[in-house]
Amino acid sequence: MARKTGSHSEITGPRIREAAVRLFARHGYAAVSMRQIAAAVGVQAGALYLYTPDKQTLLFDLMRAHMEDLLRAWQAEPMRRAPLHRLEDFCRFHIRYHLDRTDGTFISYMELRNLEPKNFEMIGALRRDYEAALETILRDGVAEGRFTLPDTKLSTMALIAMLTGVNTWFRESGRLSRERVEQIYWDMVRRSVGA
Amino acid sequence: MARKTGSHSEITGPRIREAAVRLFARHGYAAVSMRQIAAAVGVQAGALYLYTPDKQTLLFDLMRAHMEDLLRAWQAEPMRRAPLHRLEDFCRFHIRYHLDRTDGTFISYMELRNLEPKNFEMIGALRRDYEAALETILRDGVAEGRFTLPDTKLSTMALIAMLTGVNTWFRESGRLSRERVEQIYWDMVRRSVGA
DNA sequence: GTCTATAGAAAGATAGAC
DNA sequence: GTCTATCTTTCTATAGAC
Repeated sequence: MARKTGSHSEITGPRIREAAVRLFARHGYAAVSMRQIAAAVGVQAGALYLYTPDKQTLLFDLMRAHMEDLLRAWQAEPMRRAPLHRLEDFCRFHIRYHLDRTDGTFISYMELRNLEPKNFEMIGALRRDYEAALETILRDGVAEGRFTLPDTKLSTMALIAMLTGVNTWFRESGRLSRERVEQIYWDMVRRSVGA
Repeated sequence: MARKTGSHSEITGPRIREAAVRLFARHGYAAVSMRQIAAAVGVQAGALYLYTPDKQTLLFDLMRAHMEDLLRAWQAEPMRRAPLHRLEDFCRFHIRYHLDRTDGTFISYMELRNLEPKNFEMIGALRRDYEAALETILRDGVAEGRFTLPDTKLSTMALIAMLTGVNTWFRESGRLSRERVEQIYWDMVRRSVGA
């Protein structure tokens, strides 16, 4: 398996994506240059174009990967039957997953406006799929008389905003443990739906 | 009141700020050039520098104005005594105010990372002042035995995130009226604090 | 697969005429 | 107060050597 000197295709690709996620999250897509990403990886700017046709595609691929991973991870969770249990699972899953991917989450919320229209629409569709997962739980709960919600669509948006907000303030070294944070958010969510 | 041809200081300043708010909200600070702002106002790029020393200061001034207006507007609201009433007033005020200033709100949340450290700290302090207004209400409510919240700081962040999220989906032409949206959010908030 | 070098466009900011 | 013109830097993306 001899390989030419300086040939690192299997590791450079992932490293470019990791560096781009971190830098885009920290400074914003428009504020980060291809040179900065290359420098973080340890290659020259031109080498990036072996892995992405352009900067816009790099952003889009990162956002799509984030959303697809999120959907896959939720679908892989064991699914309990009762709406109240499913709502609890969703809350805890959402908090855990997003705290584990702060940079990817940040980009997926902040950089939508930097996507070209076609790419914007594709990411929007993935996001709506995820929101639909929560709304289905809420609708089932209302149908079974467990939740009291006059508008499940509004409540879906309200709850996702509340839960995702954990990323703006939570620090691993802070006062509250993850488990405690999960528990308190879940208590608020449970009460907010009238359960 | 004769005035030299092409002299419009009283109106150009505000128009620059309005155009900058709109463009920064739409495309992001880093993605908007001074030339674009100038074009939106109908002047040449160089003329902008009569009104701001540089682009960073323009962003900072917009964000500071947004936060100071927000704080002033809340302080100008009549203050009822009971924590439950004050919480309702805060919720309705927050939703109304932010729906009236979608662009300014967007910038104040999204462009923090584009502020230089000193400016970042100043905007952060204003934001913490606003959060403290809500947390005081929650603490008073807990102290009087009206609310059940194990951590008022966490709940403050959770509620503000939930309420501000209205900006991401609400459309004036949509299914729900502002009054209806206010009411449903308030119902969820009321129940979430255990009142 | 990565490098150096660079083409070509666009950015922030300033100088001086009017 | 605004414009034209421009300085200087930086950007994305590509070409060709190794």
